Formats: sequence, structure tokens, C-alpha cells
Amino acid sequence: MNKFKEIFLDLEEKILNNEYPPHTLLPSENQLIKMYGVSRETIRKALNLLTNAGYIHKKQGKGSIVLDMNRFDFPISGLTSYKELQKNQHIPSETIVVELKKIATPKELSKLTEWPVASEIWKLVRQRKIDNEVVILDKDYLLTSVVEDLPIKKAEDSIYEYFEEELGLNIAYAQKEILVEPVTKEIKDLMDLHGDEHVVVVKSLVYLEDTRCFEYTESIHRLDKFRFVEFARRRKQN
Amino acid sequence: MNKFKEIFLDLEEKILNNEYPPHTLLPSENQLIKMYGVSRETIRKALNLLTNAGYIHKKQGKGSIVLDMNRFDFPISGLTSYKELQKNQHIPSETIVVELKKIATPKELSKLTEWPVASEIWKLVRQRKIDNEVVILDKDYLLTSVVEDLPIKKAEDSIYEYFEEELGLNIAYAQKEILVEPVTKEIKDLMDLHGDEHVVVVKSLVYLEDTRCFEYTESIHRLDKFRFVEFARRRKQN
DNA sequence: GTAGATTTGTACGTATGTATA
DNA sequence: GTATACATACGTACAAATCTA
Repeated sequence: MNKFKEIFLDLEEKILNNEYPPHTLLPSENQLIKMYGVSRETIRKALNLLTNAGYIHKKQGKGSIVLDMNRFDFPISGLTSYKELQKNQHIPSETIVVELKKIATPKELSKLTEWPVASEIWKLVRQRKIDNEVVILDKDYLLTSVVEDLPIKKAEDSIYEYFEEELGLNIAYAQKEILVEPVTKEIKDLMDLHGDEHVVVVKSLVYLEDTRCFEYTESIHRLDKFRFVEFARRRKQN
Repeated sequence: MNKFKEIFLDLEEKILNNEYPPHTLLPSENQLIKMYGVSRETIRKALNLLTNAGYIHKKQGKGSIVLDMNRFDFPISGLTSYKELQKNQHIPSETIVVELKKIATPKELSKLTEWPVASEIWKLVRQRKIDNEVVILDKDYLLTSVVEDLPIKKAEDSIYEYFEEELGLNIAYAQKEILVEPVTKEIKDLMDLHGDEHVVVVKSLVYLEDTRCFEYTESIHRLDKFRFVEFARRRKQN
């Protein structure tokens, strides 16, 4: 592990454990240099990671102020997100593979992904159940030339873990789009929508280290189960 | 302007002008050092800005690959976003101030913002019209101790421009939450919803340089007019 | 397949500028 | 005004990944 990554993780842990509570200052860069026995640049890289993750705000001449994260996790929106629920593991969640087969790339998909029309891809459709209701439907399309084998057992778990740890794929970045669309008959049949006429659709193009696009995903959420939180900085960084 | 910011802007422009087309490599860091006559760190900071903005992907031992942005701006979703529409200025857009007055901070808002209950704030409600339909409704709540004066003329334009350029406020960062909520009677009355029973709500807490929260905003979008695009990197940076 | 050149990543050191207290 | 703290910038060295001959 890199030094700056280690320092980042250490400071992150201390912030989360309230050793550095919100509205207080972190030790100055000079102090951190002595505490960790590294150079200034290494400290600054660690602090940049904290900044980008929304943990602190640096102010010239003053110091690094600890922010209180997740104001939105508190009261206002009664429900916490699916992801949160899963992470806390308190609520049982289940994945059902509805469809897993090889198909030829349709024309519309080819436009988005730049995969050759009719090239062979996997189509994977999965239902995500919470409290015995299908509230998320995931549709994945994957290049078979990159993912040759896709066992159903892996699809029931996390395909990303399978890609990265077993296939050694290096996933680099993704372009994502969030929008609301009317429900189709297929979606109505596969989800428990309580009569909603719309769903939230998160579309993603996922790329490897060599900048090849190898996956297109549509993650379809029931309106009341969708939530997206972001930390945004005005202007620059560094 | 900083050197690295200038270099970033220069490279960004060249990428957008296709002088560095997608799938090609930027000049190496060593070449850029000579081209711009600066040190390596300066070049690397500029490249980091490009990386974070999703323009390039750096690969050790290889170089900086130019990505093609905005795959999603092309075909698939027939409509482009409100923001896009405004930016291109082709479609007339109009802002109507519905409400602008001082109120006392209600309890629920106080919980979120940590403003004292009953402290004085501005309440500003604005309709955003496109093609003569109200498709966005913006509700803003602002500390009067920070924004003492809020002329209606400014509210009809961009309040942010007013805050930053005329009041000299330094807006630093924001926490945002996106979710879908059922419509209230108030919203139904103020927007043209075509019978939709839901709206997309973007809630934001906005902070100043000194980490004071000075604004809370709810931006309410008609379902078919909402769109959010993101570039996401897996793992680290720097 | 290996060796060497190229390219980015990490790390340290130093100096100066600018904002804050 | 002085001290402190972060920001920018230059320079150097070596490591790790990639490419080429």
C-alpha cells in the first residue's frame, strides 16, 4: 500500500471514530509530517483524498476543517437507501437471476457502446428483493470476448467481485446517466411496483483500464426506493 | 491564474476542438514539460484536473488516453436536459418569482441546517418555464444574516452570480440528495405536471468557505425533464 | 523472451507566495 | 507586524508498467 493511501485511511478512521470531530481542525501539514514521518507532498496527497471524499475542507492560512458528513442520512427522508440497507445487512436482501444467455448485439446498443452489431454478448437480468418485494431490476450486457464465462452462481452474487478477483479485469471508470422513464410491460411484470407508472433508470457504460467499454447496465429502481447522495465542490481542487 | 489551471484549460480546449481526438494519446508529461516550459508537478496537476473531469485516462507506462465524453448525449434518450437546453440557449426559458419574503426558520429545516429555530431567513420560490410550461420549481432558503438583501431582479436571474460577484460570498461545497417524492397540492398548483403523481427532488445544503451552511435548496423537476449525468472512477486518484 | 527506452507513479526536498489569526 | 498554515512551483531520484527492438 502507498504511504499516502495508508495515511488517508488512518485519518479517515480517526474522523469516523470522532477522534477528529466535525468543526475542529486536523493537525497542520507540518504536524502531520512529523507524526507520520513523511514529506509534505505525501501528506498533501492524503489530505486531497480526504477532501475529494468530502471529509474535510482545506482553507489557506487556517487549516483542514473536519466536516460532518451525511447530514442527509439523518431525519428528513424517512427511508435510507437500498445500498445503505444492504451495507448494514440488517434487512435481508435476495438476488434472483431471471435471464442469463448469449445474444447478438442489437443495433441501439451498438450505437451506445460501439460494439460491432451482432457481436456476441451476455444478457443478464436480475431481480433484487427486499422484504420479499422486487424493488430493483438490473439488466447487464457484457462482451463475451472479455467475459467468456459467466456462471449463474456468480451472477447471484456480485459480478464485479468475480470480474476483478477471479478474471483479473481492471475496471477503470464509468459514464452514468440517471433518468425517470415510463414503465414497460416487461418491467411491470418483473417488479413489484404498486401501480407506479414510472421507474428510475440508472444507465452505465463501464470501461476497462485499456479504455475498452465492456459492459452496459440499466439498473431500474422503484421510485420510493431510489436515493442518490453526492458531495460537490465549487471550483477547483489541488 | 495558476499555471496548472491555464494548462488544464488549454488542453481542455484542444481536446474539445479535436486537436487531441478520442482514443489517441496526449503528449507525454516530458513533452508537455518542454511545450509549456514548466515543471513536471505543474503538468501533473493539470492532467489530474483533466482526469477528474473525465477527459482523459492515465495509464502507467503508456500515457494519457483521451476519452470520448458524453456518450449519453447522443442518441438514446431523446430529450436533452434542461441545463443543456439552457446552455445552448436555443429554447426560450423563463423564470418567475412566485414568492420572496422573510420567514422564521421552521423546526424541520433547523434540524437539517443547524440554523437556530426562528432565526430569520429568506424564502424564495421560483418557477422555471420551458415552452410555456413550468417544468422546474426551485425553493430556496437563505440566511438573512449572510444575504441581507435579495432584490427580486436578482432572483429572476441567477442568485449565485449575485452572491459571488456582488456580495463576494465564497461558496465552497454542497451536499446533495436526489430522490423521487409524491406531489403535494402546492407543487401540483405551481407546476405543469400533466397528471404525474411524482416529481424528482434535488435537495442541497450549500456551504461557504468558512463551512457555514447558508442555503438550503429544493429543486423540483418534472419526471420527464430530469436527467443527471456523472463520470465515476473506480478506486483512487493521484 | 530479454534488454533497454519510455512513461507514469511515488516520495523527498526546497523555495516562495498568499491567506489567516 | 509576526507567526502559522496552506498553495504553487521547481528539482531530483527511484519504482513500476508498457512498448519496442
